[in-house]
Amino acid sequence: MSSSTQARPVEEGWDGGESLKRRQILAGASSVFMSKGFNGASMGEIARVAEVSKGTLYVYFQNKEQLFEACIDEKRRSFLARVLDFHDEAPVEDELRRFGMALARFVAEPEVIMAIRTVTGIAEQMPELGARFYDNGPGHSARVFAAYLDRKVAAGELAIQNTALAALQFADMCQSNLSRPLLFGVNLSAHERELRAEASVTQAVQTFLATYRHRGADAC
Amino acid sequence: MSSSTQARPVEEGWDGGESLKRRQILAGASSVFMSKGFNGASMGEIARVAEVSKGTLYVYFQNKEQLFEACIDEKRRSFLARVLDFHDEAPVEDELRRFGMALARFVAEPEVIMAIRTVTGIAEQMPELGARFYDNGPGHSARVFAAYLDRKVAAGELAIQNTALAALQFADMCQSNLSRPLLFGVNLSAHERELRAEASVTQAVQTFLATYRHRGADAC
Amino acid sequence: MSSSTQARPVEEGWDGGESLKRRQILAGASSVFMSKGFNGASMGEIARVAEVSKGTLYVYFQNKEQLFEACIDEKRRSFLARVLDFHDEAPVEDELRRFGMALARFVAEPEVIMAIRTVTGIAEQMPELGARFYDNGPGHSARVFAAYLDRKVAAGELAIQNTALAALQFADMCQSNLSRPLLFGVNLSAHERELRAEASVTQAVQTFLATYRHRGADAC
Amino acid sequence: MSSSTQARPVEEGWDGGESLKRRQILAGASSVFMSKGFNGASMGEIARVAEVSKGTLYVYFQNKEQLFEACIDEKRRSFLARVLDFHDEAPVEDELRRFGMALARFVAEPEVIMAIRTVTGIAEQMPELGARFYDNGPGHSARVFAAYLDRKVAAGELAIQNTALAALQFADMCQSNLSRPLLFGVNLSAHERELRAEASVTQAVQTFLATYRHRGADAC
DNA sequence: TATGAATGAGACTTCATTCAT
DNA sequence: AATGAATGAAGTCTCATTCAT
Repeated sequence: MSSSTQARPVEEGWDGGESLKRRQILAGASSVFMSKGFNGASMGEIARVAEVSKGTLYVYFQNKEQLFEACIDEKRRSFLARVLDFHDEAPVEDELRRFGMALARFVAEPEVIMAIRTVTGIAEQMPELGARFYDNGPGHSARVFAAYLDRKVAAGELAIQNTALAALQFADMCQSNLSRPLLFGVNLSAHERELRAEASVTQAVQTFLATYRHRGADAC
Repeated sequence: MSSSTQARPVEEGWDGGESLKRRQILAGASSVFMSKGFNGASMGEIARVAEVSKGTLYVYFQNKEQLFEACIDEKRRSFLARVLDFHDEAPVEDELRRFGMALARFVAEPEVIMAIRTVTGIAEQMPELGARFYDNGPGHSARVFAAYLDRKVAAGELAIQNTALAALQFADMCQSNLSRPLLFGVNLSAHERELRAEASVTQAVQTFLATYRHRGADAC
Repeated sequence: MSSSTQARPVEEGWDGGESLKRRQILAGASSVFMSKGFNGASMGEIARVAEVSKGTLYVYFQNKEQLFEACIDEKRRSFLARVLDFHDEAPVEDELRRFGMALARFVAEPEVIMAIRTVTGIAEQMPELGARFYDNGPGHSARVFAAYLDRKVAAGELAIQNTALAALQFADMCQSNLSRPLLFGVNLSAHERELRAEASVTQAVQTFLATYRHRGADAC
Repeated sequence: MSSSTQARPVEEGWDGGESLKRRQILAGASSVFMSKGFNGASMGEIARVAEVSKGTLYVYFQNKEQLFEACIDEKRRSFLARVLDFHDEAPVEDELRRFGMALARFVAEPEVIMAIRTVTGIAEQMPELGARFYDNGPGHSARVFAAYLDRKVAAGELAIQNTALAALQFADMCQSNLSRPLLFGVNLSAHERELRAEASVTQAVQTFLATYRHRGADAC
């Protein structure tokens, strides 16, 4: 309870995990949480995997939940930068396809599947964590993509009223035939995953452009 | 081997939960599993909620996993019959909208959200259960919807090459803006949920028809 | 508690197990107790093996301990009549050998080993039962054998001061190299068991006669 | 795999019970196992008697069986060193009597009786443990004694063909009138035990020498 | 007489957490 | 800062026993 007898990292806002030990712990904990889920993971196993003592875990994190939050935050951060750089100069169709394929492949990664399972799995117990994850993960992606669409609308290449919705639906068309079954544990081979990605994205692009391409009809 | 020693339900194939106690247990267990997840739920709490003794739980179900499976099966069954009766004589647009709205509202139900969380949450531990759930739930829905589309294609009202994919993508467009955030714990008011359903389905129908309505292309 | 509402067999002294059900139960219970020990046996398994309901067990026996006692009594009785008919007219050496071999083979029977294990295993909890079993089993055998020796002493064929002790020690020499290891779980093939019986008994007879045969020494 | 997470004793090969807690646990566990048998003993009672928490039990021993094994091993070790130092220079008769009395008194000790009961009681469940106990306990004693006899045979003091068998039978003659009834729970006063030991050993020595003393026969 | 549904105490074991060093 | 020994509450599951029918 007193702040003078405890180790520093817990008390201060040392978010920028400088310490080597902290890194070790986060790496080990992530690996265990991702493979066993929150409840299935035990602090003992995390300590073993991270190669620190159980006591040390509690020097850096107040309890299991906070350790979990820190892991998820880290995952989220690492997810962000990928996928999301749009090239405005490229043809829309190419860019849609590139984004769609990147997204489809991304959500099919075992690590991503596990992260989603883990977070949704305790969303009831820790809803703010889940909401934050959604907002900064899928939500953020959708907003960045929507902004790209906005620019294309402004450029007269697309005709979309609700770009936020269009972005979301395009993303869903690209990924759902992969993400959903994988989340439920359906076993898909790498080949099968690639096939599904290809088919979903191709059709999604076609559908998207059939709907939103400016003068999509007057091209005839 | 003999049927005379233990309680009947475990020994015989009493799947149709006739017994009152069995119903009680399933009701209590569903409630606890849905709110705490598989690992978070304890047999003790289930017994307390179901108002039976812990021992009785094991008279009716061999272990926690089998009790969980029974709960999920029940949920799944109740999910099936809804949503899925297509009226071939109605206009396609109306029918798409009806199906889309039913689906969107359905996946937004707290009970459904919780069931999905629970099942995906232990898909790593029990992948066959998850896969079965997917196949008989979302998978089944998609197949029934695809069959409807097939009939419409045959009737010359729609022009779709891959109806299975089209079905899936339509369904995803209808539900994802609801299902996904809700799964992650984002809090949406009833009003907000209805608004999103309306917007998603409306746009999904429009997109779908823009892409697949016969004469969509041959008007050129 | 009241005697009018309970079933008869428990209340009265119906020891002569007339009832078919009682026999069934004893047979099943013996088999389970012998293979699992007192604590390892469960009333549920006994009921299953005996093909009666668990409730019926408690109609015939007040509780697990009494059922066990009844089983042991039965075993004991069946053990008695074997082995123990001595033929006074036969040569002593032949008769010692016959008795010794019968005893050695008897104690090597799996059923006997198990009975001994079971009874000694709970002798701490139920010492009277164990003592009774000893007295009516090994004790009784030793007394009958000692009586035979008494007759031979009276007939002038043997010279023994303490026939009770001589009887006991002869019996021990015959059986210990079999009984003891088997009790501890040492695995002996049928062939090995027979070899040991043969060697032990042969040597025991020789030792016994070298010590106790009248004129054993004055033959010189 | 790493040694830093769990308590040391379980991970490392700390067989030599250095730790105080380990000693405490073994003492408590021995006492409970010896008085209740393996199945009758509960980890809760062991923890209470040992004055440690239940959790601590599992820090030092992986499970109940391993704790039991450790107790038995300890007992066995303590058994070995006693009784078994033979003085080749002493007269055979004196040495036989000394060994016989030591053995008889040893097997009459309550602790020894209980250890034997406990081990034979679960020999069905854990036969290797029982066999090991037999081999290192009674078996070892018999072998050491037989080696002594071998030396006496070599010295021309005894004439024995099968010293292993002779050793076993001598030991049995000394102890069986004590060990067997005590195992079954027959209650013998200290005085009675001493009387039996005296009588059994005296007679055993006499019998042994009558049979095996060199010149026993050639005196004729 | 015979049953089988129901119970609740208690079994073994795990694990998040604390604390002295 | 780091450890590891120690804890006790809580987990799943078993089982002897009771009771209404």
